[in-house]
Order: sequence, then structure tokens, then C-alpha cells
Amino acid sequence: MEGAEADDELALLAKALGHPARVQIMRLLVRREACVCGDIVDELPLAQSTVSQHLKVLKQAGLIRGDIDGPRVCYCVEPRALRRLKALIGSL
Amino acid sequence: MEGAEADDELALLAKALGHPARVQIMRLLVRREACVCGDIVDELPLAQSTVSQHLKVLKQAGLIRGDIDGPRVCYCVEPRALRRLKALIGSL
DNA sequence: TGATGCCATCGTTATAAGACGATGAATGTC
DNA sequence: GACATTCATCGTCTTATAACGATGGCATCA
Repeated sequence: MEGAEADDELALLAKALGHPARVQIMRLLVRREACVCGDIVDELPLAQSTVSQHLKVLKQAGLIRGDIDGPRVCYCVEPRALRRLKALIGSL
Repeated sequence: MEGAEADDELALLAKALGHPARVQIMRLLVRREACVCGDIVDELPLAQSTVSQHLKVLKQAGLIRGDIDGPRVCYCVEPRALRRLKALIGSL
């Protein structure tokens, strides 16, 4: 929970949340449990490609997961990562 | 606690923490209550000017405060902001 | 009042982030 | 099989970050 490794981990997770659009996406996914990419695009005032990039950032940080569902992709939060983030922030 | 304003606030605070050096600084200040800038520089493998920039980022986000103490500057965490961050993260 | 020590700021450089439109791959539908 | 839909990726541009050395402003001490 402490040490350079935890610092890096916290920095990584915090950085992923360091943009309003990504915070909005996280809240959306927490509220709706799961969400198709297109719905997320509809909720944000951003181009589809931009939203896709933000989703990629969140996914690479491990905060969300994207499951292919036919032609769509269903995103949902990764509860373990979210818990981890809360724990790391709590340790400050 | 919710809404676009809270999203922006959380994004701002998270962004400030989105770098390992700044996480280290925060931990240092939490551990030591208060800390002179020079001591922080000694703890990090970074140039003085770089550390000063990171301190500026944290200060602008409201996470820390810098009190002038003679020729030195004494930094300490801003408990209200830290609590606010924890609350915002907790609301996810 | 000089000289020193501490810290912020400036100027520079390299790299990363953020946004968009256009293109492409995969799936489902007609 | 042709076509539409959905999403990711690419290419491009603009702006922001991160790092450093060098400079400069202020207190304190001699």
C-alpha cells in the first residue's frame, strides 16, 4: 500500500481520472452498471473517436472493461480497480 | 457531490495526483506534517526546479499550502482538499 | 552592505495529451 | 453477397507536461 510501487500505481489511476470526460464516463458506468459505447458517445459533447480514446485510457489503467457484444462493445467498471483506487487514495 | 462541477473538481484533483513525483510529495507531507522545500528536493531524484514545478501544480490544485518561513518555504497538505478528494473518489 | 542560501521563474527542448475527421475491421441485416 | 452499423485506429494539428540549467528575488548572516 506504500512504497514507490504504490505511488506509481496511484499516479497511474489518478492520471486516468484526470480529465472531466473520463470522470463523466466513470460516473455513467457506475450509475448504469453497463453501457454500450454508442450510449456513452451520446451523453458526451465529443466526437466518437475522442470518446473512444478516453475509453482506451480508462481501459489501459484497468478501471473499466469492454466486452464485445456483437457489433457493439459493452463497457463496465472494473470493481477491483475502483476499490484499489479508493484504498490508495484513502492511504493518503 | 455530483454533476458537471463535481466532475471537473475531481478531474482537477486527480490530474494533480497523476504523476509519481507528486504522489511521493503528498505522502511525504502527510508523513511529516510539514516539510521545507529543500528537504523535499533531497528526497526526490529530480532537479530543484522540477520539484518546484510539481509543488506549484499541487498548490494550484489546492492540495498543499506553502508558508514562507524566512528564506525557506514550508509546505504542508491542505486537509480540506484532501478530504474533498477522498469524498469525491468515494462517490464513484 | 556584501555575501550566501533558498526557492521561484524563465527559456528551452522533447514528449505526451486531446481533439477531430477519415479510414478500416467486424458484425448483423436485407 | 451487398450494405449498413458500430467501434477502433490512423494521421494530423494544437496545446500542455515534464525535465533541466540558468537567472533572479528575498531573507538572513557575517
